[in-house]
Amino acid sequence: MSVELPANYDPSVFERPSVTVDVVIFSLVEDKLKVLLIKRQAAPFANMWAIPGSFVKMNESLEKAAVRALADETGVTDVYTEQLYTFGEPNRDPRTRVITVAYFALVPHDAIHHKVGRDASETGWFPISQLPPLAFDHAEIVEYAYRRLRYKLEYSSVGFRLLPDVFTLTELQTAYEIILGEELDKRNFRRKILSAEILEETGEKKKEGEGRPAMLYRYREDAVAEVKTRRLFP
Amino acid sequence: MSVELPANYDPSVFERPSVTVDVVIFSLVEDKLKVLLIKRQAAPFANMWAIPGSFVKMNESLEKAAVRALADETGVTDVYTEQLYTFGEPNRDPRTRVITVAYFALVPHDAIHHKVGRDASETGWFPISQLPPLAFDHAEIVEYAYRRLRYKLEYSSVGFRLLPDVFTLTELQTAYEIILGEELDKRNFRRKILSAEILEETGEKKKEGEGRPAMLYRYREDAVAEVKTRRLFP
DNA sequence: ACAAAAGTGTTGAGAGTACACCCATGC
DNA sequence: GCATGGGTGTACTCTCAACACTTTTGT
Repeated sequence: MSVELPANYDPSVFERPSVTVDVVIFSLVEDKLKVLLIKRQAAPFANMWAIPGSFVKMNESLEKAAVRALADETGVTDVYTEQLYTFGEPNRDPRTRVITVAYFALVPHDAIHHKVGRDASETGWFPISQLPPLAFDHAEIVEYAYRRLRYKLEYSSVGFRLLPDVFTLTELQTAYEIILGEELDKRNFRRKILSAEILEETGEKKKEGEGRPAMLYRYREDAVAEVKTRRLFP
Repeated sequence: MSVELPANYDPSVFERPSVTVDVVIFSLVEDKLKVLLIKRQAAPFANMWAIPGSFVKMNESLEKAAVRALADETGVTDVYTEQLYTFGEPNRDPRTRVITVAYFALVPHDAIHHKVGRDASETGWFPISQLPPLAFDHAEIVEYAYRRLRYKLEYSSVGFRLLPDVFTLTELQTAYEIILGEELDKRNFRRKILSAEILEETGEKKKEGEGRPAMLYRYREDAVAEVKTRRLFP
């Protein structure tokens, strides 16, 4: 214990909590917004469902830890991730003090391949509206992530990140409708999304399916991420 | 070290980082938006300025730790605080791994009384546009906080939190102008802020000053915090 | 009466919303 | 030729932005 330094400047005199990252992984599966959960095997909360997570290694950034936890469960790298909030109530983990930095991730369903060797009964995709009881404070974390997702959808363009690289406008609109939980007008949706200039035509058309083939679009990587919205002031 | 539990379920097998909270404290002083800084005395970064912070105690929530750090420096409790972001790059503190949960706080200047016994040369209010070099990654944290503050001002009603309990509409408008860095139209500002129904008249008028006395307003505690903005969808 | 700040309405432009029909393809 | 989903334009409403003069008080 240092005597030269004032106590509140010296990390070594303070007890240290454990730090984890937990990731709320969203995907669109079977026309529903679903969340990836893992069945816990060990106590506490053995046999309960939880969101994937990991302890933060000493030489690893939080972002990297989150991406690692995500890749471990889905096999997917190069995914949209965003830090959500840090949950640190003293007794959220009954074993010891554990502070968790929560992230949320949007994964296109076609990119997922679950880890080989993991028992399928251990992981599952659950509709956001029909979640089982969750371990720790994970219900609160998922709730928070879902709110943030809906919110972001309204003023930015993250919706694409749930779709394959190329997609039709109808597929995109359906994704928005599923997440926002309301129907959108087809003409207005198209005008708005196209005038935001965040998409480009691929020139290809979708072959499969009935009816007239649809134009395929792709996200413009050079597009500005945040779509400007109406501001309260000025 | 446990053998029964899989390693990634057992906190005890992982090295633990130190966790701090750091608070970006904003106030309006002399018609400028200023940030409270503290001069570090100990290494590392001795004699450099830093934002106030504290280690998180084992039985204390993050929010409580932030409020405590804030009260220690300003003597103010009952202040608007909000969790900002968690910074955790492995080498942000040269001594050891320190993860910091950053908060920002809005303090009415008239409520501040600096801690007795603290040397005045140790703390100072700095205009956001003229900050000295800061310790650690604190410049990044302040930058992030400032962006968030401007952003929040545009779609919510946090502006009041920088003013005394009662204030005139001109004072409120001036606060918005200082933070946003642009002039606002008086009539439009008043119409907008009044139609948001977040203020109530006190019935009193401001006596001091030249010219016609202004009505005094107060924030309506029952007002909804978020003012609805135009949404991208639908 | 004059200086100083408070307070108050209207108009034009742009964005949002509601709404219905023709088009391309596969079977 | 018909079933299926894709693609398109217009009129109304509402919100935002720009703009100048009258009112109340102190000296």
